[in-house]
Amino acid sequence: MIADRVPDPRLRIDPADLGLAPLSRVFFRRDTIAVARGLLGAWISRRWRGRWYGARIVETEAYLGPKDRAAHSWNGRRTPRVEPMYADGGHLYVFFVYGMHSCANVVTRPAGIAEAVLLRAAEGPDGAPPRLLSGPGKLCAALGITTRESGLDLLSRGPVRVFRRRGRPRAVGVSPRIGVDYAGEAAKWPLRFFDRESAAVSGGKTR
DNA sequence: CACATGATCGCCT
DNA sequence: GGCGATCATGTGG
Repeated sequence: MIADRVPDPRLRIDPADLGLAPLSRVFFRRDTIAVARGLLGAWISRRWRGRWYGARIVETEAYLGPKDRAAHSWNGRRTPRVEPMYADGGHLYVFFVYGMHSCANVVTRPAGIAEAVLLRAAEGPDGAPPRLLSGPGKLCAALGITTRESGLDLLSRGPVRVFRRRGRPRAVGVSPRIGVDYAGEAAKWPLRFFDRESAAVSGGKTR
């Protein structure tokens, strides 16, 4: 059985009340590292049964396509699972790992260039447990995102959207990516970005 | 605190 | 048939 797809009620938000506007296609088509950094502070949001749920992104990782051994599109790999990575910037790519977890990515660059940003951690609204979304699997579980949502366009006014941040993080940390030790040289690339002031960041903050 | 391990299954070789 | 862009729990220091 695939992970729960019901969002955690403690993540209820009202995008209108928060005064949030969606990020644009142009934003997502930019350089992948710029998008990974730019997503810190943005709100990943999910509509389910007419209600909205959301959290502020505090940790991301960039995956740089065919030249990046850690990326699912490494060496030009193009299978049904990875196909959404080849879509236009602003699409969602969700994959299933370890038999129990979903991980959500935002696709970057124009169509045909298979790069993406993994959403690793987020903070819920006031009142939500600080570590409810502290990890890519937990983030998806808390927002009810599964592979059924893979391939969705974040800009089609659909059930998954990303809203612009209101405040840039004061201090951004950088480190190698987590869990990609098999990727040779690419495992050392400094492609993980996080808000140093957030308690929701997964794993160690240093390196 | 730092490891080590088990759970669990779709995907690719 | 092997393994992973993970997580929770358990052990030992």
